[in-house]
Amino acid sequence: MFTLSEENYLKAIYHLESDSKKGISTNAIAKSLETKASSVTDMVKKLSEKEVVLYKKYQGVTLTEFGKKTAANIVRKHRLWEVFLVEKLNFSWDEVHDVAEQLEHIKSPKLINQLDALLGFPTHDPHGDPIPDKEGNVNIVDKILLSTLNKGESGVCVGVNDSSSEFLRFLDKKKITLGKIITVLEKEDFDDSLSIEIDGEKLSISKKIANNLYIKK
Amino acid sequence: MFTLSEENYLKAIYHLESDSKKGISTNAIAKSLETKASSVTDMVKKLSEKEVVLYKKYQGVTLTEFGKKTAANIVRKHRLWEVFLVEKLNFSWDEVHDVAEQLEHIKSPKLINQLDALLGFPTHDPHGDPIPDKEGNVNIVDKILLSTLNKGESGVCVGVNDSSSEFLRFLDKKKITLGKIITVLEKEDFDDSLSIEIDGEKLSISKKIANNLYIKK
DNA sequence: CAATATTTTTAGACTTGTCTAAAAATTTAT
DNA sequence: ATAAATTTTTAGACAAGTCTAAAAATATTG
Repeated sequence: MFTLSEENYLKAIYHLESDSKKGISTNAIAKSLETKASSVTDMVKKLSEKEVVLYKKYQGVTLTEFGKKTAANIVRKHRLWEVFLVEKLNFSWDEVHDVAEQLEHIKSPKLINQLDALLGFPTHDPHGDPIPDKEGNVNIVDKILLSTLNKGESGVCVGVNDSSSEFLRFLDKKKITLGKIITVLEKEDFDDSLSIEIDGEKLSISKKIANNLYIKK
Repeated sequence: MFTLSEENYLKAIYHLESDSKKGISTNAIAKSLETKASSVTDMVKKLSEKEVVLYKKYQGVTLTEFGKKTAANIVRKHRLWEVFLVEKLNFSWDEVHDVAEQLEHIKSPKLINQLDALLGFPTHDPHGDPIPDKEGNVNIVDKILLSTLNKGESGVCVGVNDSSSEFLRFLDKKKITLGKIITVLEKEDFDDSLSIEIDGEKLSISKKIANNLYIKK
């Protein structure tokens, strides 16, 4: 069994690994958990003894298979709870994160399996992120950033890169939600902004926005 | 805000107060939390500084109004989660306690209010215990122990005193559930056992069982 | 009411997870 | 390739919450 703190480290390493593939530096973990590198070193030694990470001094850490499964299970719980909050308790997608951060640590296999069933075995959370299955496998979809679409191309909005509540509320305001079809009408060279069509309406979107929206062609 | 540990102490004191009315001894708290009296003394000092209990050395503790409200809110969360587990996730009444012990510490007023609504504003948990309202008020019902009924009297089964899973599974086996009507046919003097009628069937029940079932006449 | 038993508190220690400051290793750059 | 900059680890300290053992207060009882 893992402590709250150990689970948070596992999750952080899991997310960092999915970005970078290499061994994860203590500094990177420290940044992501808003703690100090020295604290990370200590914790990583403990995780290494528990056989969830491989660790060699100065070489960064990697999750073991067991570690990956354990971390994926925490992510699974987090995302299932997010679906629950949105679908059953009328939370909006910018309100769910902090509560799910708490709920993900609840220990009860039956709870999470029944929750999964209650929700109809969802495959994605409210931000479009995939929900790992019981074995920790994730279905990776070939989504791309809106900013990589060429003029004239279109696709379905399937996820967000930034899931801060600021960004999510901005999307709400602009009526940009998952599942909507977006067509690139124009790409401006001088500021990389986009002119897009959504819901039959024309909308101008900054580079920053386009870099944080995932599209499936 | 209160730590996990502080919340558990508050809850323990709350339950002990509802039994005994007097100042609660550190020993009683220690027993209920399976810890040592010396640990309780330390924690009680902390709780006293946070103004949730009144504490004078060697005199035991009492909850302040603020402490009562805080504790009642934890109990409210515990019992609402129990209802959720039974009503929405197909848990049986003997499986909910340990999970609810974890869920009761989740901090999100919106979560608990929405959960309350999802469940249709229940007034009692699966064991018949009343759910405190948002202000911490509890509707106390004039329930009595089955063992205090006289021969020939009957009433509705409205709660359990012992909510250990052993006892609850025993009741399941005997098909004794909340809401059923129980009539006392006979009281045996030599062992205080009862002969009761339930569902039109005759059943013999030991003193211990009769002392752990609540009835409303 | 004094002696004994019980309860409660204090004192000091231990664990977990964190921190700062300094030392060690690695990386970068000239 | 060696010096400088950066990253990582070590060492020692601290807070929260717990424990054991001993001291102090309260309660019991003859």
